[in-house]
Amino acid sequence: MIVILARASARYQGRIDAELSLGDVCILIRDIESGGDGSVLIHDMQMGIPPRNWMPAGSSMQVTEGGYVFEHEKRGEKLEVWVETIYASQSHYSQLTSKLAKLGAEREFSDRLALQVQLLGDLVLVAREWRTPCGPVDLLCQDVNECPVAIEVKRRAIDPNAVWQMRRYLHAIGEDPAWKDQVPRGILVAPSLQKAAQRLIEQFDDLEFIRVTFDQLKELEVQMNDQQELKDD
Amino acid sequence: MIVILARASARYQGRIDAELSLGDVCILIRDIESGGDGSVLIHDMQMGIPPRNWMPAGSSMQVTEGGYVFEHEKRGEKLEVWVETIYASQSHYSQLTSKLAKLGAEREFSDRLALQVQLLGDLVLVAREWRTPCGPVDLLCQDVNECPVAIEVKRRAIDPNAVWQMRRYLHAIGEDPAWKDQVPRGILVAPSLQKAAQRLIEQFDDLEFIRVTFDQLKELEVQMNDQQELKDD
DNA sequence: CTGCAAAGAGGCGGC
DNA sequence: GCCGCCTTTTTGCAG
Repeated sequence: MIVILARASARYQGRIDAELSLGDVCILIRDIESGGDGSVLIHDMQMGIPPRNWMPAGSSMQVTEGGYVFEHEKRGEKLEVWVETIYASQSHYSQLTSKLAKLGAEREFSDRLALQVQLLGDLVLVAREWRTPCGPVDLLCQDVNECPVAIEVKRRAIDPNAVWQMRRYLHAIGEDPAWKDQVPRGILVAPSLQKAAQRLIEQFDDLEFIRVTFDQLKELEVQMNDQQELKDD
Repeated sequence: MIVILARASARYQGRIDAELSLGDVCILIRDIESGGDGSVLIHDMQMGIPPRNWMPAGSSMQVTEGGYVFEHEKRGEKLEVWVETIYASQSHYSQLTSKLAKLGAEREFSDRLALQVQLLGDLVLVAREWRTPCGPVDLLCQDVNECPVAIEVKRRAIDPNAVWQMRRYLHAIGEDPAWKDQVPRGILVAPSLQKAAQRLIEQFDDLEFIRVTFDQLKELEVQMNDQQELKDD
């Protein structure tokens, strides 16, 4: 990887046209020669999580008199960089890529809830990621009347889109011969609920929102483990 | 800004828990002392547009024996970095932040189309961002029969979601007393169309897809300017 | 300030 | 490869 601290300007042409005016930036070049994938990032030195400009993996690099040109012909993208002043420059051949382990993303949220659907009522888990023609339902359950209950889990607030999505799921389940004559209903599970989504849910009596935070789930797992230990004794 | 090329590992705790195993990374520290906003980025040296870990603006920095600890108490986030080997390190006080000008994002796509709705048929523009109870319609037009035509513009491919969204718009317009007895229809405009979305559109005879690329719009603007010049002569 | 949708979104998994 | 969906999304813009 080559790192350059510089006063520079840039122009990107590809999916849009963008012009970056002269300023202090940090340019990261993941050139193939130094073990990189050919991607490029231009970060502002002062602020901003996302890069101001970038190029995808597989870009070619060309050094010009005034700076650099990066191109990705297959994707029709090009990034020109004009360097006015170089403050510092370093490069290093990278040999070890780290691995990132995440806990608490939506997948785990859903995993934990799958183990504890009884939290949401008298339910039994039937399937995870149950495929309908209009997309997969996170959790499909059955209630005491053996009616299907679709559960959509979100790590963030439920928005109106999620509610409409649920309606399509319910419609698809209603059409499915596997659930003939069983009236489906839906439960939206999340730490919070957008107001517009709440109004929407209230309009349908087969929909329900249940507030569950990740901390609550973690808490419950501890309790379950405790109970298990009591049993074991 | 401080830039460090190093072999390091990290742990983030906040919105999730994340562990970054030992590897070659580029650490960007936008410390206040050197003109930064207090944000931190850890980029892999080999690959990946998004950073592996990061901290938002306003984080505090503490140098420890083995590395760094960044904290954002108000947001309850913390990033610990353990540095095993430093390959290179640089810092620079940033004084000039660049400005980024973008052309061709969805807003501009819609802007240009608003000037040329006749492209899509015998239409007259009535309103932009017309508010319905279920969200704003990009462009609302009238056809020769004075019937409302909702236009949804996407810079990327139309997906089934966009089609369902359009159906909700049409329903809302149909309910609106302002358009009493006028039957609405919808046009989805984009450079391309997903297959599932296409099947969906074919099921409704009040929906239509029109392919328009950004290049076509740019082209058309040039032509319009030419015609204007001819008139001026 | 809050809510909401776009982003040059990227990235991952499923089919 | 297309498609669907999550992201520590971030960011910008409206009400």
